[in-house]
Amino acid sequence: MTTEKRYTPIISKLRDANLRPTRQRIALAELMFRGEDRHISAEMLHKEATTARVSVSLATVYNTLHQFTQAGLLREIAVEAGRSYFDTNTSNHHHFYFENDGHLEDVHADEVVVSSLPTPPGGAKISRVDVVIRVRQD
Amino acid sequence: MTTEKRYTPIISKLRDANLRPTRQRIALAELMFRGEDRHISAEMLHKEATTARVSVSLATVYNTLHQFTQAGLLREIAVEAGRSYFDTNTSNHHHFYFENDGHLEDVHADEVVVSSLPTPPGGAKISRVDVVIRVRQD
DNA sequence: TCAATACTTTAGAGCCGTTCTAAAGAGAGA
DNA sequence: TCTCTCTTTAGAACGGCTCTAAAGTATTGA
Repeated sequence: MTTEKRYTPIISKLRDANLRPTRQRIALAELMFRGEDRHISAEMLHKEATTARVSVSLATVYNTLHQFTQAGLLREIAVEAGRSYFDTNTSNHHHFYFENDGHLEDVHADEVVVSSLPTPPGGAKISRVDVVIRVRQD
Repeated sequence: MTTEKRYTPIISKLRDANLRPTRQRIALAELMFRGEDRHISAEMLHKEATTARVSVSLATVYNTLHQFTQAGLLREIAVEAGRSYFDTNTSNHHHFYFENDGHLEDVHADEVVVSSLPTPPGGAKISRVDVVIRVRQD
């Protein structure tokens, strides 16, 4: 069996982020970044990996999510205390938060117009503006 | 010793919320609602009570914070995963979130102009719009 | 006023998401 | 290939929060 190196987009992504393209990181990235943008928790991703017969420890799932976040491949969202979600959509956008069941849906940036912002105190610089539209279903 | 009933504003607040004005709830309310508006965690409040020689269990602090939130006396804020803050300012307003040390500061509602919002899907009703301006100090 | 009732508090156990540890495993460069 | 460094892992540990069930306290109505 030859050791064939594949240069898929995912491996390039990892290399660009200075992350060794290990079996685990490649598999998790493939699970997360195929198809639609999503909001995923560590546990969800771990279960998905298990279902897909990818053996990864929960610690590695956490490590990977944080490394990806730091590298700008994911964005962490905190709406509920006690559980973090990671958004595969890292472009400028906002969220609906459904109070009934706690799920999130994207809102395109141009659907929310924030036309005026205050100057941060103490010379602080704005790094991001998050708009969460909390909605109730019934 | 006569059993003297006091009708302070705090006791009225509690009665209006259908919460019996117990020693613990009165003391916690007094601690929270005196002075400036604040962003307080359960542990902070528990420590404050202890310092003020008010004996309250941590469970009661949690119960009280949630009951007050449900009654509209507090607003719960989740910016960091893993720890909840409760805001004594329940009027319409937003927040600066300082990424360096994780603290919050109020932004008056009229300093942020959200001039356009999308319609929630599935006939959901907007219950609140939270704007978090994430800033970095250096 | 007093008993009966319903609500509240509490210590401590327990839960759950997340992080830590330290030892084994695997990728990369020479 | 060897070596160095980075990565993964199981399992323990942690922190914030909630649950339990028993004791305590406010309220009601007679």
